[in-house]
Amino acid sequence: MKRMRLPGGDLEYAVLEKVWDLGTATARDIHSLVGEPAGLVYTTTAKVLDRLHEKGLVTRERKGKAFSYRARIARKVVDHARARTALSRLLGARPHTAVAALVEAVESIDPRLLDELERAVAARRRSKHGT
Amino acid sequence: MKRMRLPGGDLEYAVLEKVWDLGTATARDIHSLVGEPAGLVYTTTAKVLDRLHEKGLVTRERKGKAFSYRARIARKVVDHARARTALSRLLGARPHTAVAALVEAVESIDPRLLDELERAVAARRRSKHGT
DNA sequence: ACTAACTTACGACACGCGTCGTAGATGGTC
DNA sequence: GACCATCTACGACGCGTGTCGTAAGTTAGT
Repeated sequence: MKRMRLPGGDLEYAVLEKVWDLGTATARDIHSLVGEPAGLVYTTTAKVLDRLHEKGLVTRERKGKAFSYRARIARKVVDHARARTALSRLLGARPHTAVAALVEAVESIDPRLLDELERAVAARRRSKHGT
Repeated sequence: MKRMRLPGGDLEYAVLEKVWDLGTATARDIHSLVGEPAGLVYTTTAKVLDRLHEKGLVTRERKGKAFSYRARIARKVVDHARARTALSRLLGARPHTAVAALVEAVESIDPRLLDELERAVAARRRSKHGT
Protein backbone atom coordinates (compact mmCIF):
# COMPACT_ATOMS: atom_id res chain seq x y z
CA MET A 1 0.00 0.00 0.00
CA LYS A 2 1.54 3.25 -1.13
CA ARG A 3 1.05 6.06 1.26
CA MET A 4 0.60 9.29 -0.65
CA ARG A 5 -0.87 12.37 0.85
CA LEU A 6 -3.75 13.79 -1.04
CA PRO A 7 -3.99 17.36 -2.24
CA GLY A 8 -5.06 19.21 0.85
CA GLY A 9 -5.97 22.58 -0.53
CA ASP A 10 -8.09 24.03 -3.25
CA LEU A 11 -5.20 25.35 -5.27
CA GLU A 12 -3.41 22.06 -5.14
CA TYR A 13 -6.50 20.32 -6.32
CA ALA A 14 -7.14 22.80 -9.10
CA VAL A 15 -3.61 22.34 -10.35
CA LEU A 16 -3.79 18.58 -10.19
CA GLU A 17 -7.06 18.79 -12.01
CA LYS A 18 -5.45 20.58 -14.92
CA VAL A 19 -2.72 18.00 -15.04
CA TRP A 20 -5.39 15.37 -15.42
CA ASP A 21 -7.11 17.34 -18.11
CA LEU A 22 -3.99 17.90 -20.12
CA GLY A 23 -2.50 14.50 -19.56
CA THR A 24 0.96 15.95 -19.62
CA ALA A 25 1.89 19.55 -19.01
CA THR A 26 4.61 21.96 -18.03
CA ALA A 27 4.44 24.37 -15.14
CA ARG A 28 3.96 27.11 -17.67
CA ASP A 29 0.97 25.38 -19.18
CA ILE A 30 -0.68 24.91 -15.83
CA HIS A 31 0.13 28.43 -14.83
CA SER A 32 -1.49 29.88 -17.92
CA LEU A 33 -4.65 27.95 -17.23
CA VAL A 34 -4.89 28.12 -13.47
CA GLY A 35 -2.47 30.48 -11.79
CA GLU A 36 -2.49 33.35 -14.23
CA PRO A 37 -6.29 33.69 -14.35
CA ALA A 38 -6.28 33.70 -10.58
CA GLY A 39 -3.77 36.50 -10.49
CA LEU A 40 -0.93 34.41 -9.16
CA VAL A 41 2.68 34.67 -10.20
CA TYR A 42 4.45 31.89 -12.00
CA THR A 43 6.46 30.68 -9.04
CA THR A 44 3.35 30.07 -7.02
CA THR A 45 2.09 27.61 -9.57
CA ALA A 46 5.51 26.03 -9.81
CA LYS A 47 5.66 25.65 -6.06
CA VAL A 48 2.33 23.90 -5.97
CA LEU A 49 3.47 21.52 -8.66
CA ASP A 50 6.56 21.00 -6.56
CA ARG A 51 4.55 20.04 -3.53
CA LEU A 52 2.35 17.79 -5.60
CA HIS A 53 5.54 16.09 -6.68
CA GLU A 54 6.78 15.78 -3.11
CA LYS A 55 3.52 14.12 -2.24
CA GLY A 56 4.00 11.65 -5.00
CA LEU A 57 0.87 12.71 -6.81
CA VAL A 58 2.63 13.61 -10.04
CA THR A 59 5.75 12.45 -11.79
CA ARG A 60 7.93 14.70 -13.88
CA GLU A 61 10.42 14.32 -16.59
CA ARG A 62 12.89 16.83 -17.92
CA LYS A 63 11.84 18.06 -21.27
CA GLY A 64 14.48 20.48 -22.36
CA LYS A 65 14.75 23.11 -19.66
CA ALA A 66 11.31 22.52 -18.33
CA PHE A 67 9.65 19.64 -16.55
CA SER A 68 6.83 17.70 -18.04
CA TYR A 69 4.35 16.75 -15.36
CA ARG A 70 2.03 13.82 -15.43
CA ALA A 71 -0.48 12.61 -12.87
CA ARG A 72 0.58 9.58 -10.95
CA ILE A 73 -2.71 8.92 -9.28
CA ALA A 74 -6.12 8.36 -10.77
CA ARG A 75 -8.59 11.15 -10.62
CA LYS A 76 -11.17 8.72 -9.37
CA VAL A 77 -9.07 7.79 -6.39
CA VAL A 78 -8.55 11.36 -5.35
CA ASP A 79 -12.16 12.32 -5.93
CA HIS A 80 -13.37 9.44 -3.84
CA ALA A 81 -10.97 10.16 -1.08
CA ARG A 82 -11.90 13.82 -1.08
CA ALA A 83 -15.56 13.02 -0.98
CA ARG A 84 -15.05 10.52 1.77
CA THR A 85 -13.00 12.87 3.89
CA ALA A 86 -15.38 15.76 3.47
CA LEU A 87 -18.32 13.52 4.19
CA SER A 88 -16.80 11.98 7.26
CA ARG A 89 -16.27 15.44 8.63
CA LEU A 90 -19.75 16.51 7.81
CA LEU A 91 -21.59 13.43 8.94
CA GLY A 92 -19.38 12.85 11.93
CA ALA A 93 -21.57 13.08 14.93
CA ARG A 94 -25.09 13.11 13.59
CA PRO A 95 -25.44 11.59 10.18
CA HIS A 96 -29.15 12.14 9.94
CA THR A 97 -29.27 15.87 10.42
CA ALA A 98 -26.17 16.17 8.32
CA VAL A 99 -27.66 14.35 5.38
CA ALA A 100 -30.53 16.77 5.35
CA ALA A 101 -28.17 19.73 5.43
CA LEU A 102 -26.23 18.10 2.66
CA VAL A 103 -29.17 17.77 0.36
CA GLU A 104 -30.22 21.32 0.99
CA ALA A 105 -26.72 22.42 0.19
CA VAL A 106 -26.74 20.48 -3.04
CA GLU A 107 -29.99 22.06 -4.01
CA SER A 108 -28.88 25.54 -3.08
CA ILE A 109 -25.84 25.19 -5.28
CA ASP A 110 -27.81 23.96 -8.24
CA PRO A 111 -31.34 22.59 -8.02
CA ARG A 112 -30.75 20.45 -11.03
CA LEU A 113 -28.21 18.48 -9.10
CA LEU A 114 -31.05 16.96 -7.13
CA ASP A 115 -31.92 14.90 -10.16
CA GLU A 116 -28.33 13.90 -10.49
CA LEU A 117 -28.29 12.95 -6.87
CA GLU A 118 -31.42 10.91 -7.17
CA ARG A 119 -30.06 9.04 -10.13
CA ALA A 120 -26.79 8.39 -8.38
CA VAL A 121 -28.55 6.98 -5.34
CA ALA A 122 -30.68 4.74 -7.51
CA ALA A 123 -27.62 3.57 -9.37
CA ARG A 124 -25.76 2.76 -6.20
CA ARG A 125 -28.82 0.95 -4.96
CA ARG A 126 -28.99 -1.20 -7.97
CA SER A 127 -25.39 -2.25 -7.93
CA LYS A 128 -25.88 -3.13 -4.29
CA HIS A 129 -28.99 -5.26 -4.60
CA GLY A 130 -27.48 -6.87 -7.59
CA THR A 131 -30.96 -6.80 -9.10
CA MET B 1 -25.79 41.21 8.57
CA LYS B 2 -23.54 39.99 11.31
CA ARG B 3 -20.29 38.69 10.04
CA MET B 4 -19.09 35.84 12.20
CA ARG B 5 -16.48 33.40 11.15
CA LEU B 6 -17.55 29.82 11.33
CA PRO B 7 -15.66 27.12 13.15
CA GLY B 8 -12.92 26.24 10.76
CA GLY B 9 -11.58 23.07 12.25
CA ASP B 10 -12.82 19.76 13.50
CA LEU B 11 -11.95 20.39 17.09
CA GLU B 12 -13.64 23.75 17.08
CA TYR B 13 -16.72 22.17 15.64
CA ALA B 14 -16.70 19.29 18.11
CA VAL B 15 -16.46 21.73 20.98
CA LEU B 16 -19.23 23.93 19.64
CA GLU B 17 -21.29 20.83 19.17
CA LYS B 18 -21.04 19.96 22.84
CA VAL B 19 -22.03 23.48 23.77
CA TRP B 20 -25.14 23.01 21.69
CA ASP B 21 -25.85 19.68 23.30
CA LEU B 22 -25.46 20.96 26.80
CA GLY B 23 -27.12 24.28 26.25
CA THR B 24 -24.82 25.89 28.74
CA ALA B 25 -21.49 24.58 29.89
CA THR B 26 -18.16 25.40 31.46
CA ALA B 27 -14.80 24.75 29.92
CA ARG B 28 -14.38 21.91 32.35
CA ASP B 29 -17.61 20.31 31.20
CA ILE B 30 -16.63 20.47 27.58
CA HIS B 31 -13.18 19.27 28.33
CA SER B 32 -14.45 16.20 30.14
CA LEU B 33 -16.62 15.31 27.21
CA VAL B 34 -14.44 16.28 24.28
CA GLY B 35 -10.87 17.15 25.14
CA GLU B 36 -10.16 14.58 27.79
CA PRO B 37 -11.34 11.57 25.76
CA ALA B 38 -9.19 12.82 22.91
CA GLY B 39 -6.17 12.97 25.15
CA LEU B 40 -5.93 16.74 25.20
CA VAL B 41 -5.02 18.84 28.18
CA TYR B 42 -7.46 21.22 29.75
CA THR B 43 -5.95 24.38 28.36
CA THR B 44 -6.35 23.16 24.83
CA THR B 45 -10.07 22.91 25.28
CA ALA B 46 -10.16 26.26 27.00
CA LYS B 47 -8.23 27.84 24.16
CA VAL B 48 -10.67 26.51 21.62
CA LEU B 49 -13.55 27.90 23.61
CA ASP B 50 -11.64 31.14 23.69
CA ARG B 51 -11.35 31.27 19.93
CA LEU B 52 -14.97 30.36 19.55
CA HIS B 53 -15.68 33.35 21.72
CA GLU B 54 -13.44 35.59 19.67
CA LYS B 55 -15.36 34.52 16.62
CA GLY B 56 -18.58 35.47 18.25
CA LEU B 57 -19.95 31.96 18.09
CA VAL B 58 -20.47 31.66 21.82
CA THR B 59 -21.21 34.05 24.65
CA ARG B 60 -19.93 33.58 28.16
CA GLU B 61 -20.85 34.71 31.56
CA ARG B 62 -18.86 34.54 34.75
CA LYS B 63 -20.26 31.88 37.02
CA GLY B 64 -18.14 31.93 40.12
CA LYS B 65 -14.58 31.38 39.05
CA ALA B 66 -15.50 29.75 35.81
CA PHE B 67 -17.19 30.92 32.64
CA SER B 68 -20.47 29.59 31.51
CA TYR B 69 -20.58 29.25 27.77
CA ARG B 70 -23.60 29.34 25.61
CA ALA B 71 -23.95 29.07 21.85
CA ARG B 72 -24.72 32.30 20.09
CA ILE B 73 -25.43 30.86 16.71
CA ALA B 74 -27.92 28.24 15.67
CA ARG B 75 -26.68 24.80 14.94
CA LYS B 76 -28.69 24.78 11.76
CA VAL B 77 -26.92 27.83 10.45
CA VAL B 78 -23.50 26.36 11.04
CA ASP B 79 -24.43 22.96 9.69
CA HIS B 80 -25.81 24.47 6.55
CA ALA B 81 -22.82 26.67 6.03
CA ARG B 82 -20.47 23.79 6.60
CA ALA B 83 -22.33 21.58 4.21
CA ARG B 84 -22.40 24.32 1.64
CA THR B 85 -18.73 25.08 1.91
CA ALA B 86 -17.71 21.45 1.75
CA LEU B 87 -20.03 20.83 -1.15
CA SER B 88 -18.87 23.83 -3.11
CA ARG B 89 -15.34 22.57 -2.82
CA LEU B 90 -16.30 19.09 -3.84
CA LEU B 91 -18.61 19.92 -6.67
CA GLY B 92 -16.54 22.80 -7.90
CA ALA B 93 -15.40 21.93 -11.34
CA ARG B 94 -17.43 18.89 -12.29
CA PRO B 95 -20.65 18.54 -10.37
CA HIS B 96 -21.73 15.38 -12.09
CA THR B 97 -18.76 13.20 -11.37
CA ALA B 98 -18.61 14.67 -7.92
CA VAL B 99 -22.19 13.79 -7.09
CA ALA B 100 -21.46 10.20 -7.96
CA ALA B 101 -18.37 10.17 -5.78
CA LEU B 102 -20.43 11.75 -3.07
CA VAL B 103 -23.06 9.07 -3.08
CA GLU B 104 -20.46 6.35 -3.07
CA ALA B 105 -18.82 8.02 -0.13
CA VAL B 106 -22.10 8.18 1.72
CA GLU B 107 -22.66 4.52 1.12
CA SER B 108 -19.17 3.55 2.10
CA ILE B 109 -19.57 5.33 5.40
CA ASP B 110 -22.87 3.69 6.16
CA PRO B 111 -25.04 1.99 3.57
CA ARG B 112 -28.13 2.80 5.55
CA LEU B 113 -27.53 6.44 4.91
CA LEU B 114 -28.57 5.88 1.35
CA ASP B 115 -32.14 5.53 2.53
CA GLU B 116 -31.73 8.66 4.52
CA LEU B 117 -30.38 10.40 1.49
CA GLU B 118 -33.21 9.22 -0.68
CA ARG B 119 -35.76 10.44 1.78
CA ALA B 120 -34.03 13.78 2.11
CA VAL B 121 -34.00 14.26 -1.64
CA ALA B 122 -37.67 13.37 -1.87
CA ALA B 123 -38.47 15.76 0.94
CA ARG B 124 -36.57 18.59 -0.68
CA ARG B 125 -38.35 17.79 -3.91
CA ARG B 126 -41.70 18.02 -2.34
CA SER B 127 -41.11 21.32 -0.65
CA LYS B 128 -39.94 22.61 -3.97
CA HIS B 129 -42.85 21.51 -6.11
CA GLY B 130 -45.16 22.69 -3.44
CA THR B 131 -47.18 19.51 -4.06
C1' DA C 1 -5.28 37.05 55.59
C1' DC C 2 -2.70 33.24 53.68
C1' DT C 3 -2.60 29.49 50.99
C1' DA C 4 -3.97 25.75 48.00
C1' DA C 5 -6.71 24.63 44.06
C1' DC C 6 -8.68 25.78 40.03
C1' DT C 7 -9.67 28.95 35.94
C1' DT C 8 -8.65 32.00 32.56
C1' DA C 9 -5.45 34.76 29.64
C1' DC C 10 -1.97 34.78 26.56
C1' DG C 11 1.92 33.69 24.24
C1' DA C 12 4.41 30.06 21.73
C1' DC C 13 5.33 26.44 18.50
C1' DA C 14 4.18 23.06 14.77
C1' DC C 15 2.13 22.08 10.50
C1' DG C 16 -0.29 22.67 6.13
C1' DC C 17 -1.30 25.64 2.47
C1' DG C 18 -1.18 29.88 -0.33
C1' DT C 19 1.91 33.10 -1.77
C1' DC C 20 6.00 35.30 -3.32
C1' DG C 21 11.13 36.61 -3.97
C1' DT C 22 15.65 35.44 -5.04
C1' DA C 23 19.33 32.73 -6.45
C1' DG C 24 21.06 29.19 -9.19
C1' DA C 25 20.61 25.97 -13.21
C1' DT C 26 19.63 25.17 -18.12
C1' DG C 27 19.36 26.03 -22.95
C1' DG C 28 19.35 28.86 -27.05
C1' DT C 29 21.68 32.78 -29.61
C1' DC C 30 25.35 35.64 -31.47
C1' DG D 1 32.36 31.60 -24.92
C1' DA D 2 29.45 35.37 -23.39
C1' DC D 3 24.74 36.68 -22.79
C1' DC D 4 19.99 36.52 -22.03
C1' DA D 5 15.55 34.37 -21.30
C1' DT D 6 13.44 31.00 -18.86
C1' DC D 7 12.75 27.52 -15.45
C1' DT D 8 13.58 25.26 -11.10
C1' DA D 9 15.02 25.09 -6.20
C1' DC D 10 14.34 26.76 -1.92
C1' DG D 11 13.60 29.62 1.66
C1' DA D 12 10.36 32.86 3.76
C1' DC D 13 6.15 34.81 5.55
C1' DG D 14 1.12 35.04 6.80
C1' DC D 15 -2.86 32.83 8.34
C1' DG D 16 -5.74 29.33 10.53
C1' DT D 17 -5.87 25.58 13.59
C1' DG D 18 -4.31 22.20 17.09
C1' DT D 19 -1.65 21.95 20.94
C1' DC D 20 0.57 23.13 25.16
C1' DG D 21 3.02 25.82 28.98
C1' DT D 22 3.18 29.46 32.08
C1' DA D 23 1.68 33.41 34.32
C1' DA D 24 -2.02 35.81 36.36
C1' DG D 25 -6.60 36.01 38.35
C1' DT D 26 -10.50 34.06 41.37
C1' DT D 27 -12.46 31.30 44.97
C1' DA D 28 -12.75 28.60 48.92
C1' DG D 29 -10.80 26.69 53.22
C1' DT D 30 -8.55 27.48 57.42
